[in-house]
Amino acid sequence: MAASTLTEVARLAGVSPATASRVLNGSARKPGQDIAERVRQAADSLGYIPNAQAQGLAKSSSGLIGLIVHDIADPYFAAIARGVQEAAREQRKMVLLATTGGAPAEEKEAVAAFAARRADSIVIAGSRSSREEDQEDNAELAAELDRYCRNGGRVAVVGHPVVGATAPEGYHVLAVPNQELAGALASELAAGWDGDFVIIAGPEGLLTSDDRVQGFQDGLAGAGRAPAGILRTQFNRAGGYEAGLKLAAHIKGEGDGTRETGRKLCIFAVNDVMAIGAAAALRAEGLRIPRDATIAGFDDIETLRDFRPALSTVRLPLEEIGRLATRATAPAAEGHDSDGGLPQPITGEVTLRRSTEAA
Amino acid sequence: MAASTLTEVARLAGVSPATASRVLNGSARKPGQDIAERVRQAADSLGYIPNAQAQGLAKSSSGLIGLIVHDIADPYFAAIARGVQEAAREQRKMVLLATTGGAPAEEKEAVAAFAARRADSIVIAGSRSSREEDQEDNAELAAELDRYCRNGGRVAVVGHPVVGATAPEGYHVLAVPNQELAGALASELAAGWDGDFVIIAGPEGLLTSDDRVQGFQDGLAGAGRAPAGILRTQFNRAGGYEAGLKLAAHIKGEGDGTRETGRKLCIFAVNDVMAIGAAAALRAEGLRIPRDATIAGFDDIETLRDFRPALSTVRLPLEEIGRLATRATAPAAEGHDSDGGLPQPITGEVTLRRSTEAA
DNA sequence: CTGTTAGCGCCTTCAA
DNA sequence: TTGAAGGCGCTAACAG
Repeated sequence: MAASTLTEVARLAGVSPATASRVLNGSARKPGQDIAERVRQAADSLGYIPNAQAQGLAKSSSGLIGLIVHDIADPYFAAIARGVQEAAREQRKMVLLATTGGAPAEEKEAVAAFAARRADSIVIAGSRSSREEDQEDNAELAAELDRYCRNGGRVAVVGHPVVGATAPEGYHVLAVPNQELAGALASELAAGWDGDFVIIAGPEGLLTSDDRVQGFQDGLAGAGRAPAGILRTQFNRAGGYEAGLKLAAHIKGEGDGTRETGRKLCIFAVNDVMAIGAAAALRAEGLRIPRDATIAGFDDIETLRDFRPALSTVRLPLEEIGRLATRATAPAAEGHDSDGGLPQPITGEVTLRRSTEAA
Repeated sequence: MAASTLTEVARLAGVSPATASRVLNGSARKPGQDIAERVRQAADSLGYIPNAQAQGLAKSSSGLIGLIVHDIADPYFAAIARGVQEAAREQRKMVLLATTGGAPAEEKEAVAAFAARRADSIVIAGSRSSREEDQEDNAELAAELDRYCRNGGRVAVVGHPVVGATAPEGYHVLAVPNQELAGALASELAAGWDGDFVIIAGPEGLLTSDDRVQGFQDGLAGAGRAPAGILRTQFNRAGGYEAGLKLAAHIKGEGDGTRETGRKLCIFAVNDVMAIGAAAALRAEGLRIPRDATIAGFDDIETLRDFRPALSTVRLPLEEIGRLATRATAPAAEGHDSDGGLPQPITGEVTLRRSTEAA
């Protein structure tokens, strides 16, 4: 027993398929009250559900929004996804999800898959990579996006433009002031702390990480401080933990047995999840925050706000970012920044909490 | 410039569309090597991307898996979503996301939307509700699912069957032993604690919450203990916080000024997020865990594992649950539990940590 | 305002 | 093995 079709509904109502279509879906033309009612009843009694595939084929548009993230279980992406979902609902569209682990090659596949499904627009979240080894894949991704846009697709990228991408019609970049905010964080931190700084960063070439590192160093310089040392590791909790272990050894070593005389460190992890990992490592090594080291993160992940000591961080309106990126791809909103260069309204906020309270 | 079509590719390669189709997509028939190569080159040079909508229309199947959750930003659902995503990838399908806030009416809409898109299968996560006020919507949801299944759709529900649903062909329920595990948790807790217990529960009628409450009470009874008092609130962090505030007053009140002599409480929050909220409230009220009260949650949310004091909880293999639910809807896996009643492999594990260490 | 006529892009019998 | 023809379900131009 297959799902009933529009034709069946039309037949039952004694009208033409076209008329039935006009009644059941929003058409410019308004059929007569009486006939409309009959059609609706017929549809109802048959349990008619329009075939979106067929509609899409006919209208060449699908009502789909493609979302690309590294990992949907990462609270950073989950928050953005929520925003995307909300905006999608406003537009009466559904969201198609693709997770790529951040690999440009996978992202390219995802874009192609979205294009195949004729997604009306695509939102790409997750740090871009400028690493040598990703160059080729980035180029392919850029080409794929280009083609997609040329065929009328709309794209919004959170953060940085895809490396090597031109800016075709319908291609939007939602700028996130990572660098500025990291700088502001550094300034505020420097105001309350006169010791050394260390940065726990992601792999070199991860643009989001790089930006935050650069911004932080700039902020330090602006405050007349020496640049921070940099520990590169994975861009996740495990990386943070690993780095935290190293730092713990360092802190304890410098303390030379007498911890109180050891040189304390102010640690900046380029995202909250890494910061939490680092904090866990320090704790595991018997160090306490902020007594033996202070630490700050970035993102202000909601789930982590109950963590103690409360984590200093930079609040990013993740959900809003998802919403705005999605809205930027809505046909109606088009034109605001079609040149791809106008200022974006994304702002963050340095949020100092207990984890960086110098004793 | 519209995307190029199969016909264009065929023309360029000098073959018929049928042949091109056979080359470009997995068909039973194997075209000649030479001709195949020509077609592939043509497709390549045109940047041909098959139109999934058209394919779907023709084959009446879409390569789509619909996932329904309450809130994708909730780490519980995000973890399940990751599992679903993985399984979807194994099946070379994409996942369509719908968030409903847990309202059966919205869930029904989502199912209809998935059906319209001819999703091959639907995975429903998130607690069912048996509340009076949801009865009607539940019935409609059940009817919608029934129709979907009758049309060949496959469904997997995590936890409980949809209230009022019959068990049509293709309808699977992935049982989660909430009750048993809550009972086990209660037993273990009772072994190390001889004071009173309180449960912070979700709204009555939320089946997952109800199960955990019931199981916990059973466990207590099995240990010869009096039933725990129950505080009903929202099934999220805010609810946990609110309940925590009340409990704090209670604890401090009973202490009558001399906190040490106050009756301590062992709190069981029916999920981790609520437990964290409650813990935050207690802390805000100047109480310490496990000194002034002990607390346990449920789920073992990954992001919360670094929380201190470490939260006692019940580990649930969330990602695995998502995977299994999804696989249960795969045509190949069909038949394992088509009767909908065979035992399921989901198991959890009571995990006692610091938050319930009696002083 | 309604019905008729063509496709949207692809797959799948069927005949060659 | 290949090509020709029909149809998947719906919408969008036309006529009436």
